[in-house]
Amino acid sequence: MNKTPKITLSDVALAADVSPITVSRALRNPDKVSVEARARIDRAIHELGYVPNPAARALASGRTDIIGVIIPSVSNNVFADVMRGIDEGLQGSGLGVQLGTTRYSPTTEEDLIRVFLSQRPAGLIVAGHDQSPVARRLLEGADCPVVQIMEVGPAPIDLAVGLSHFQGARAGAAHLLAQGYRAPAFLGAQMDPRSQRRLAGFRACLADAGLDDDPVVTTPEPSSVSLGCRLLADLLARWPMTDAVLCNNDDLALGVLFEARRRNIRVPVQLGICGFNDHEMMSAAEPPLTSVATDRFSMGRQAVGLIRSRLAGVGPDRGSSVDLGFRLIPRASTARRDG
Amino acid sequence: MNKTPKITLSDVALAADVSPITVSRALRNPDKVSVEARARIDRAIHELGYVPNPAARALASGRTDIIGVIIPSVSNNVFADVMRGIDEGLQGSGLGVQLGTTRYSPTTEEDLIRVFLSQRPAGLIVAGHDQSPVARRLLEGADCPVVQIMEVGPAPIDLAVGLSHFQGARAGAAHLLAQGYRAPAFLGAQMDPRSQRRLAGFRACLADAGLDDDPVVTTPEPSSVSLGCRLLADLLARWPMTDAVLCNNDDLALGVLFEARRRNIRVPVQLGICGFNDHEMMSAAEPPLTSVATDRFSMGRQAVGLIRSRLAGVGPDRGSSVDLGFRLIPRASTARRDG
DNA sequence: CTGAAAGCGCTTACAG
DNA sequence: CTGAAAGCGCTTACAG
Repeated sequence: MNKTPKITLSDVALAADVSPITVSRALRNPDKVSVEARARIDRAIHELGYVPNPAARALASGRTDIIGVIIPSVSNNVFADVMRGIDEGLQGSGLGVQLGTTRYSPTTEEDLIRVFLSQRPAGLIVAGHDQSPVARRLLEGADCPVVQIMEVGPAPIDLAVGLSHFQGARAGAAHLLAQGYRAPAFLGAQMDPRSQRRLAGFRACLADAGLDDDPVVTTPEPSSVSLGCRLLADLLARWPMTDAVLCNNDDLALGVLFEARRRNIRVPVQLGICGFNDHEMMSAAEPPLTSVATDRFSMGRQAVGLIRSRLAGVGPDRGSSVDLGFRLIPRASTARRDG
Repeated sequence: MNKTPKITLSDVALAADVSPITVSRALRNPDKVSVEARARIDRAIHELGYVPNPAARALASGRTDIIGVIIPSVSNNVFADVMRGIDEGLQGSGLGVQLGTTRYSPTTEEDLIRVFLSQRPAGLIVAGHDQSPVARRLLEGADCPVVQIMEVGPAPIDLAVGLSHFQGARAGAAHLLAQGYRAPAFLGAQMDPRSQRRLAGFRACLADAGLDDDPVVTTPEPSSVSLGCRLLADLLARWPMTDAVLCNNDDLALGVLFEARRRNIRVPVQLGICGFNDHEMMSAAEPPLTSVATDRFSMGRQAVGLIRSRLAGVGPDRGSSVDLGFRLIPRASTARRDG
């Protein structure tokens, strides 16, 4: 708790024998300063160990170099990958990340948006398309790029990058039917809007196939592998004829695999398993687990990319959205022999 | 990209018929303002929709409400839990989090520390005790609380909360020997300083037991379940007599379990498996996997707690550290029948 | 309990 | 290519 040299831009200007404005310019638009001046300034900065004061910069310019990221939860695996993509996308930009978690509460989200906006961020990344009307209005009025991630929707606030969870789940369900399973069920945890749309996709597929049973077990609890075990137990208690499960996510699918083994249910013959997201572990499992692959890393990186493009003045237009799609990765867990 | 009402503290003062200083005070020390004035101010704030400008506050006070968190990587499971703890600890504090990742590079860490420090953070949380001399000097000179997390060490820069990875791994290895395994090996990925100390703990245990073989397979690669599969394959190719593995972390342990099953190696009879951290999935696996439990959530929460105490002036002394310890959780994966 | 003065360290136009 | 002036919106002492 001691020394703070407190070297300011004026100190640098003095040492470099130029005015403060020129130092400021050398820092932000180096090519608008003569090479000689720049050399002296650079040397002074180095010798004095000058570091700009971001608060002063922000106050004067009405702009910070911070991107605000608002997600429901940091413990969700999916967001870890997204954060990695964001981090990657930020490399070399001089931008930083401030993180806020809504805990799935709309009012907390509104508060966070208000606080973040008050800091005049360089950009904002928010999860999903289900903001409250108040939150949406705040974001519409934001004077910085706003990117909605995770999914694509009909009316992005500004920019969006994600995928259709409805279509992804529908493809997963269709795969189960194509493999010869006749009584697929849906297992879901943490039923946020994306999960709801996955469930809707599952149901749409079953309806198309003329199946009118609705074997669905969901819980608002956070997802986990153990929960996958329990949900399978619940499911089998209520729908003993189930021969396949489409899981809301990969944790659940792994839990289902373990629970099946514990009960001597043979995968994929007696039970087919399909996850969602295609986490790295899915291919390593024994048997390897089928999943609907999503590209969370790209989602984060492209979200930052959109913001950087906008800041650089090279588009993209308001209303643009990037659909990253999904890929069904069939593996042994749904390779039914008698399909 | 439009409207910005730009309500300032002066606008509020005008509306509430007090001076700006009084509004400022009402915001930070409400009890130092008369109830009447406070009521008028609160109403004005509400009606005008005033939100303080953090940059102006920071510039004037030389202090922000941001805690800087510097970790090696966001994709590491372990840090997700820590972040959740940090997030939890922040509730109701009015503090925010800015995140920086070093990617295991000492110079990147130095740069991040410099940048974060320039923002005059309310506190700083950094991972580990192995900062470069430059980084250490910067942190020692910081005029805010600094907490080193993940492990406890001999000489904390300021505050520390973590555990001894050496002792944790030693306990894991001792457990394997106690269960009757005679040829335990060590599998490690992402060999950062904590992992190195785990390996040292493993070796110390084997040396104590008079075993002088050194069956160790490590890689600098990031950890993953698939990597666990590959490392087991490497290990068995080089030390076919191995009858147990202590894994650097739980991902690896899960990979080992899958690979063992693929090779028809029976767990725990032919191969004992022990992980590190005790991720939730360990208890759900089939068979359930033994692990050395660490409390990452508390680590994050307590790190924030230490900072908040210090800020509140009830502070823990410089040099304090909190050892959260570890617990060996024995499960079926090391329950050798013929032990 | 309340306020007048000064200043935090930058950047924004505007000239030249 | 360079600079003088003004100001961003708060808070810090210091009085009273």
